[in-house]
Amino acid sequence: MGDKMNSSSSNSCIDMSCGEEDDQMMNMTMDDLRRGPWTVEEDFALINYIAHHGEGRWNSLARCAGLKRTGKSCRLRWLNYLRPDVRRGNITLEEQLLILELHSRWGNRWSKIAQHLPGRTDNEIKNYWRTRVQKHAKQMKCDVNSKQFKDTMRYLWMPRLAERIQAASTTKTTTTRDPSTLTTTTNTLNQNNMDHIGTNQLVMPQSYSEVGNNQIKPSYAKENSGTIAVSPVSDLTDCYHPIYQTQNQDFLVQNNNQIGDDFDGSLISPSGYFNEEMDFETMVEENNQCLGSNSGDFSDSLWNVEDILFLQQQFNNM
DNA sequence: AAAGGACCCAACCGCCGACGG
DNA sequence: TCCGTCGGCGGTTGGGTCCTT
Repeated sequence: MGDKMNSSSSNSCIDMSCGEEDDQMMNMTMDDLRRGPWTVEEDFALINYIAHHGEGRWNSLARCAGLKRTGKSCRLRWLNYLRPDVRRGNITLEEQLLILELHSRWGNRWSKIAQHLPGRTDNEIKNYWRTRVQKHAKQMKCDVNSKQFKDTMRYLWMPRLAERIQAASTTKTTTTRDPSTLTTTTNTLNQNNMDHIGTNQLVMPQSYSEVGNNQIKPSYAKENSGTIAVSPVSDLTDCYHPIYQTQNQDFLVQNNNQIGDDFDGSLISPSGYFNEEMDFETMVEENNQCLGSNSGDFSDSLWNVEDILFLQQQFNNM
């Protein structure tokens, strides 16, 4: 997208004086306004105008740029699509986990969530939530805001995502990197994390849980002794593998007194929920049925030092 | 190969708060 | 204080693409 703004574009740059353009646009009625998909020419005009004059004042910007669009439309097009730092492509595992984590804290505050995923727009995150997450709530025949679904997300999917991230990290470390060339930084950072959390804890959540003033301690992070199996294929859309069932169950039992400290009341007390409304195995079974046929298309991005630092940076900014 | 359904995402809509006159 | 404008946000939708049968 950035190469649209190269110097060769200057010939077609719409850079006439705003006053002159205002005169032309002043009599424009609502009927004259274009709607629907943006054309290349419109994109070009918007990019060029912003490159020369900057953002803001979207209504006058639309007029001055010669665009027969509302200011809102221009703003949306720029923020969600044309901005050079917009990041496109699949939502990574780390981003998925962040979205789930942040959504559990803030709900549908998409713009707020998007602030912590650089390059991702609120629209993109919202779409991700609706197409990927809400779909599963629908399949589970429960409301996305229900306790059942939130618990499933929190005690099944999020740990599995974290596991998968860790598994990917391990895979990357052992298969894509020559151990002899691993930097001291890598080892030191991971070792620091592991020292803090013991050998059984997930590296990723801990890596951002103690950063900054606004500490985030993901409640799904295993904090007591025990073993968390690393699932090579766990994510939101995978079938829950029975081998991990008892381990997650242990996780629930062991962490019963610690879960929910950092979340709103709607998410607390898994034991109460599972005992009173549905036992964990039943929920897992239903989850299996619901998710079994889906194949994930998430990218297999790997969890590495850069990712850890990235997340640390994000949570520093919170 | 074609039809129908499911999925995805860009774009629009309506509402609300901030701000200035 | 009221009113109009603007920007921002979350919810919704239309249509293109992909997948399944």
